[in-house]
Amino acid sequence: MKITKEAAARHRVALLDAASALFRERGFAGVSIADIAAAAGLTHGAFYNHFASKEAFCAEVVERVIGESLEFAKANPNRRARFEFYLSPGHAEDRAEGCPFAALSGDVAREPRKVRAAFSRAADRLFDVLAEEEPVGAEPARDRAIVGLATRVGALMLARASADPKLRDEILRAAKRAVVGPASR
Amino acid sequence: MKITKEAAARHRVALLDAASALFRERGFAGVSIADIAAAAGLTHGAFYNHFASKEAFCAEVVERVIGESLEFAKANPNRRARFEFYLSPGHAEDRAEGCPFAALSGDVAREPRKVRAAFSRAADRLFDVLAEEEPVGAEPARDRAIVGLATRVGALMLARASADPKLRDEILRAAKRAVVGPASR
DNA sequence: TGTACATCAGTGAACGCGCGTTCACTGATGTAC
DNA sequence: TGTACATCAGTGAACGCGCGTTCACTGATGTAC
Repeated sequence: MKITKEAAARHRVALLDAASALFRERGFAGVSIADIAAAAGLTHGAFYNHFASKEAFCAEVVERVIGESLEFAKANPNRRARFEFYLSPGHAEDRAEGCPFAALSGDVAREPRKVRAAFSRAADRLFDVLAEEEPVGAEPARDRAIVGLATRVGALMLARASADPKLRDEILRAAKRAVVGPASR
Repeated sequence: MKITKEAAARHRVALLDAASALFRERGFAGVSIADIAAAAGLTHGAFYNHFASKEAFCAEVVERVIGESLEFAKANPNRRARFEFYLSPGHAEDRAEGCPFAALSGDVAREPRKVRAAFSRAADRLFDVLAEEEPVGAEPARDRAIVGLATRVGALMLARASADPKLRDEILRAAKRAVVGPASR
């Protein structure tokens, strides 16, 4: 049956939001169109009224989800607190709502150009936002922002891939000390 | 037909070696048993004479592939040269033969415990090898080894996920400067 | 404002396809005599 | 050393299953009059 334009628009957003969490949790290949539609309260057929293909949809989700991190960084200007949260066991366990770089960059690297292009655009904007918060220093602020993100992302990914909780905590603690300084334990 | 024990043993290794490259290139889910068997010169039925399931096989591949990195690190004791190679565009393009952490840790995080346990064991050994090469310093050598690896892995993954070659190079260059020092460009 | 009808978002059956895994079969190997 | 036969690695058809995508159909919406 036909529904109002407003309801249809809400459904489109619901599909993107549902996929945003599901993709981070299980990867692009680990989530089916039917899963996404069900999480948004629809059936799989409806999906194709909103998006041309899974690939085009993935690209849109990637851009959206990185855009959200950017908003999160802006909304939480206390870098130290943000970095401590980033390298906390809680964040390591919550892939679905956590950092999209740590959850998806391994997957994105194997996706078609369209998805990687969306990633590039969004990452480029995030680097600028992070660079603005960098303290004054010798090296270019944007370079330091990139390297800092790389360290946090790499540490979180290594921690998440480890089954042994001791190793997991060791990785997170080592990165936390390097990133926010030894004072904060 | 039956074949010699030696040939069977060679086939087993050929399956592991073929998967080692294929998994790094396309991820666990992106490679089928038939793909692996074909790359090893066999048909898919033979696979199950050597391994109980894809999951058990993945765990074995993970342990093997990280063990190889460990050998690579030992065989190339010039850290600076190794790190420069690690953050080179060539390595960013060659996933199949490159660092297994950068190629697989995103995938491993979503695999069952058995695979993550194999990852943990192998990573733990690598951290010890890397710690031994760390110069003397205030922070514990193993912590510095872990954080250094996290930075390299994170940077390589972010670079690989970017479609834009300019952004890719910027990430690699920034990380290289932070890791090996500004002197080497 | 009220009516008639075209529009189009959502539904669910159906498509072809590739997956992991199983299994009956083959025939060279390796062993018992 | 030679022969007979049990073993078992490899083959390829077959299994049930879930995937992305398509499509005929439904019926409320929104528009033309």
